[in-house]
Amino acid sequence: MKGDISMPQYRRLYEVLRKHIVEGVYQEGDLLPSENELCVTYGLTRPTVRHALDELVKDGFIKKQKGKGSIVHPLPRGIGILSVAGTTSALGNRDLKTRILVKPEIRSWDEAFFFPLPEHIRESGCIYMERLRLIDGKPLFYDLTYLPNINLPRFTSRTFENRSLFDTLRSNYQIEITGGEQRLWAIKADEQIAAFLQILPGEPVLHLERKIDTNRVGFSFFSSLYCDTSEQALFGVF
Amino acid sequence: MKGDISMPQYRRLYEVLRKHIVEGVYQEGDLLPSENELCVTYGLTRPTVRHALDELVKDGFIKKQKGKGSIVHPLPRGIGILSVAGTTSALGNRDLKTRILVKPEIRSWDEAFFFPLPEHIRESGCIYMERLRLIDGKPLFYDLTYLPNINLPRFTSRTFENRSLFDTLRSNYQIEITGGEQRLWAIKADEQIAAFLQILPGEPVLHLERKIDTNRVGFSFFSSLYCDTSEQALFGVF
DNA sequence: ATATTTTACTTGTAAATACAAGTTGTTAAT
DNA sequence: ATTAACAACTTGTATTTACAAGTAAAATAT
Repeated sequence: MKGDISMPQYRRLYEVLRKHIVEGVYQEGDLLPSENELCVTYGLTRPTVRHALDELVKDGFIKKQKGKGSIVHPLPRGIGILSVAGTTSALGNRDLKTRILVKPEIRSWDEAFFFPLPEHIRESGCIYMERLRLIDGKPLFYDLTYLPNINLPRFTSRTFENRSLFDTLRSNYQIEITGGEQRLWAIKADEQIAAFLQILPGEPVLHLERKIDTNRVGFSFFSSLYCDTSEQALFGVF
Repeated sequence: MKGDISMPQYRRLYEVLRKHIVEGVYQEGDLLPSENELCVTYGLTRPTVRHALDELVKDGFIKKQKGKGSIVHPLPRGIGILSVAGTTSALGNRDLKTRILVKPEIRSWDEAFFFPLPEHIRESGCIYMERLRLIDGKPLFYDLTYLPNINLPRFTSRTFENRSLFDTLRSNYQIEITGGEQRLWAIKADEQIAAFLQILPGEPVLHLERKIDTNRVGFSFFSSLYCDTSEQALFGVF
């Protein structure tokens, strides 16, 4: 999967270095090999190597300093859902489980949907599912997902129990997440949210509305997410 | 300031295009001139132009599509404090005021400070200030700022009333913000926070803790920020 | 011994070039 | 009229080369 032949070289180097960082081959504060060393080691040119390093900076794994080198960043104490890299990666060794509350089903889009929709997306309907994500046994995310019902054969019959949606999209439909946008608020948990997150109604929770873009042009999907931040902060770089 | 001779060329092009976008020269959904056209217009080569466009993508102003072009992104309906570009820029025509609650003063760092500090930073003390930021007259941010007391002459005697801290650092100390990291939670407003934000105690507010990095090596500063999201969402791209 | 200069290394910026791959409108064939 | 092939665009990836600017350690002069 990761060593895909079709993957660009800068992407492959990114994956290798990232793996080394999260596995501790390079530790916090260490310098990565210099760009020229990486060129020799991996048989690439400097722009290509720099492209890979830029991605690592963007995702918060390293920080660069002119004249010195690429410094490995401390792994975040929090959940990196604010960046693409996030969700499953920044959790490291922690134990992430997914429980399906509402299995994927086809319905029509809410007419007051939280992001504007093109007409052809609206017409073809929506694949809806609800999931609860637990970390170390504690429910942290209550996630409502909305996907355009376009060219996703057999999707509603798939199982997502303890599987990443992103992985399913990548393995089965060759859909990669390329970016997105998000809005967020602090709100009071209502009865339902509180029940799922095992907190008291009225407790503050984080509400995220996200539009998630993919490599398939015109194919974006959406997520409305409630997060209990009483024990785990959300983390991001900018 | 913006046309600084020392500014890299890709950065200058970034500023120009960004200005054109926020001023409406290019409207939402429009295509920017193609990379080759920009090369000719501004006398640059494609890698340089692409560097500028990459920055615009990173800050959420455009989105690129292979084979088509660079598409101007809708300006966010929210406050873009989650990215560097953010704070003052994404507000567009809205009216941002800053009220100083505690004027910059030198004190020692809290021993349980929310980010780890190097010893030499800790020793030299901390410049502390409290600000309230109002948008269209409504208080939205209550911001505690902590700067290392290192090489910032006359800082405590400056006025920040209705002035951006970032601008002050740039104009007077040649300090540019290069990035940073942040953690965020939803919490209940306590008495003090509620009073400043003009909401009820116990209402949910967003709490951000940010480390903000600069072009001056080893010089980072910090912000603990409480945000009333009842009327304005925070916005970000990823 | 200490301070200064030099040197070798690092990342940052920039140019010129080439081809791959996706999009779109035009042209040609059916 | 409809379809298919083509041509002319677009951005994406990658190489090669060069110099600027910051860092750090070694060499040198005081």
